[in-house]
Amino acid sequence: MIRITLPDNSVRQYPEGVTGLDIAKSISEGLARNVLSVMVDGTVQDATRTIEKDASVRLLTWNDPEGKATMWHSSAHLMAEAIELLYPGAKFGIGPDVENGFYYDIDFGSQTISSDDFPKIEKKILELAREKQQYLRKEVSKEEAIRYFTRKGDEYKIELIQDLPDGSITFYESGKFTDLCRGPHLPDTGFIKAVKLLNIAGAYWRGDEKRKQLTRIYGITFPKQKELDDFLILLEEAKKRDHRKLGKELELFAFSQKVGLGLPLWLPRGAQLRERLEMFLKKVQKKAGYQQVMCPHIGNVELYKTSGHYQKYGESSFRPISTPVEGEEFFLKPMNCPHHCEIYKTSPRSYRDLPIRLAEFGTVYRYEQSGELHGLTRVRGFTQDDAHIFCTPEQVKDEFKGVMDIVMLIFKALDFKDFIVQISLRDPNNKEKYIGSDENWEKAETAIMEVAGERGLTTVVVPGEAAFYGPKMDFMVKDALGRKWQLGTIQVDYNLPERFDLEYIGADNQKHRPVMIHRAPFGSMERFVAVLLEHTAGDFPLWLTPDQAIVLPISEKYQDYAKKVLNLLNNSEIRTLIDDRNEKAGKKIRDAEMKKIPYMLVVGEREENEGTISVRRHGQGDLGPVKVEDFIKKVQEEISNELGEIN
RNA sequence: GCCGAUGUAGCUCAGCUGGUAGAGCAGCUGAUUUGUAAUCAGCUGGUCGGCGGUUCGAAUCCGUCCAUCGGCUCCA
Repeated sequence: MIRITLPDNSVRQYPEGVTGLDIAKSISEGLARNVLSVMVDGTVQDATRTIEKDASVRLLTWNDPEGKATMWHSSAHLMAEAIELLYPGAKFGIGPDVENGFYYDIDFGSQTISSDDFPKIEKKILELAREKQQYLRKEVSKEEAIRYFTRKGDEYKIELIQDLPDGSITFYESGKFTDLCRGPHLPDTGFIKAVKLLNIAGAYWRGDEKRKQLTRIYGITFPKQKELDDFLILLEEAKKRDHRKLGKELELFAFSQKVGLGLPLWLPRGAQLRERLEMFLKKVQKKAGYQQVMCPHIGNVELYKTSGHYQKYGESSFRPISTPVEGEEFFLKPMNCPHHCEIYKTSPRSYRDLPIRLAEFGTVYRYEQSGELHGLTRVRGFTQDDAHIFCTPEQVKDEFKGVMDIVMLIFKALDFKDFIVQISLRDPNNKEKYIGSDENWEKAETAIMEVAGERGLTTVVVPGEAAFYGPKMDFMVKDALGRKWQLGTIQVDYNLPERFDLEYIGADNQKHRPVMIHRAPFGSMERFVAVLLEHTAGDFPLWLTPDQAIVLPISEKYQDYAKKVLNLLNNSEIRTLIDDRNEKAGKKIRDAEMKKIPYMLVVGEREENEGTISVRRHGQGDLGPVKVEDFIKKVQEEISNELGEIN
């Protein structure tokens, strides 16, 4: 007998060779029907696989992320089986589970396939699912594995197998489909009750641009039809939050083919919003000891040759601009740092001057591949809320702390709660590919880790992800559809001070090399506004929103009073509009609600007589009449609450 | 850049298998003077993404280019 410890710490005795499914059955039949896979001593395995020794076991169902992963991974196999039956000769790449479902990369050969084929495939999948095909695990030798796929003519699988050590190869067989797979899988396909193929896309084999492009089909499955229905509703809701749609509806920004792709045009309301964000950050930065600077949008190519950006961006980006002078070339700036380095160099610096913090809302231009462009999140001309801190190696930690506090302040003022902090360190096994001394790297990396710890941030540490010039910390936020976008970034740089030969005189009267920290709390104004739009669904915080209130006179008779209210509010710096169209109140309210204006102020006979306004809050409804002065006070309070200490 | 899909009025969309365009909203004009999510009537508005081809005839079929969307690669 072996001892099985369950999550509630209870211990049960079972014979050797017991399966997860057996354990579930011994607890309850209902549980057994819902077990998708089991976690045995921290490793997920098939519910039907035997357990030979004492272990702690967790039974995984649809409510566990690992259970979902098992379901979706098995679904990928099932889809492959369906496709193999429908499209003989299709070859298969890889088919993993992902955050919301699964995909399979398939080479359809000369056959073409589009989303029109989805219903047919979905039907086949459900048909096979109902057969309750068991997923059978089989250990095979490398030779045997290669022989199988050679016979089948699937070169992708052969390539995968060749990279695997012998003795670790397993096959899973379900129905007529056999796949190279580590598992784990469902006991049988009967658990899959609802399926939806989501989209179809090209994907390079093994993510390599130079290799063949396979057809990737994304899908998702559920144990109940109802769950699929709910998921589809959720998708629809997410689409409504798309910043491209909201940006158009709220008249914030636009694109024009004539201006050029990836070059956003900020409309008046969007420009105002952006300006407000900039003012907010400038205020914060001023308090934190930053100095604003300004630089032109182009620079002599020599500047970028010195910085190394010409080598990086020169070929794949906007071409240099030539001038009437033979051999003279300018380059649209892809980065602000070289300019700031030159500003640093305008006078000799002492250690007493450091840190020097130069900030600029600097617009940069990068020629992104056309297919990468995406609304405001990926554009060809964008404005970074950039700053460069020049400091001594000893100051790196404090400066990092200061920047992190700014990022946190912003996230708080804008109510971003769900973000990921990634720390990118150098690859410890490959230290020579990084520039800068071992000692300084060590210092900076520990500083970053310590600061993150002191501020109580949960972080993801990724060794080997650092840039060659220094370690960094990035802040990522998800958009409405769960896609991750990097916003703020803080990067230590040992490279540019070297290239620009930056120095300061230390207390020892010797020349020293300063460390440079690049930082952009928003990342870029464009991307930040995009993510903010999706985050708030267009219901911006009151301090930020373009129009804070709108006065709605019941009829033309009350226009004079309405205008009086309008002036009072605007004079109190509450951004207020008036709707003096010849429309009924219901219509005006509907329109204002759709424009997401926070406060609707209805005025008619009653209000005029009593010097009040009837306040309606967006999304909340009628709040009743208040005196105009009281409303002004209320709004001002609400704004200072939102901004907290910054105001 | 690559794979797939899409492109009709300012916006959202109809327009079946080819017979030179239609609705709702928005806009304009007028009537109405209105109390918490759409008052009524009339009118304006489109080289059906661009170019080429097939055809007596193309929004519709074919080719090509452009743009957009979903991915891949890449990145703030």
